Amino acid sequence: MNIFVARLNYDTQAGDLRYAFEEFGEVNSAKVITDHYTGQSKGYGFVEMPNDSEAREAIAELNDEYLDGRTIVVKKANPRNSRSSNTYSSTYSGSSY
DNA sequence: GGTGAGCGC
Repeated sequence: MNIFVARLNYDTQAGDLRYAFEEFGEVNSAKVITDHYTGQSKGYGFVEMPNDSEAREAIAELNDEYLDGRTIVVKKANPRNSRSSNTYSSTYSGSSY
């Protein structure tokens, strides 16, 4: 499940996100959006977790929690814009409980 | 060098 994390501390790195989410479950990959020129994080990132159950728990627990001293927002991530506009995906992200 | 409401290459 793709997870969207916002309002991160500008000093927070992808490794910090992965470490925080690994506490709740297995983290497939974590990434923080940073500028390529300045290397400064934009304040939000994405975390991908293979287990949907653990992902929901991580979202519920880490949402509106303190990370690196800042309140962060954890929500489901929207499907990234594909190069070709295909019809709706066969599966809706996190719509099935 | 600092900010903040947001979806990545």
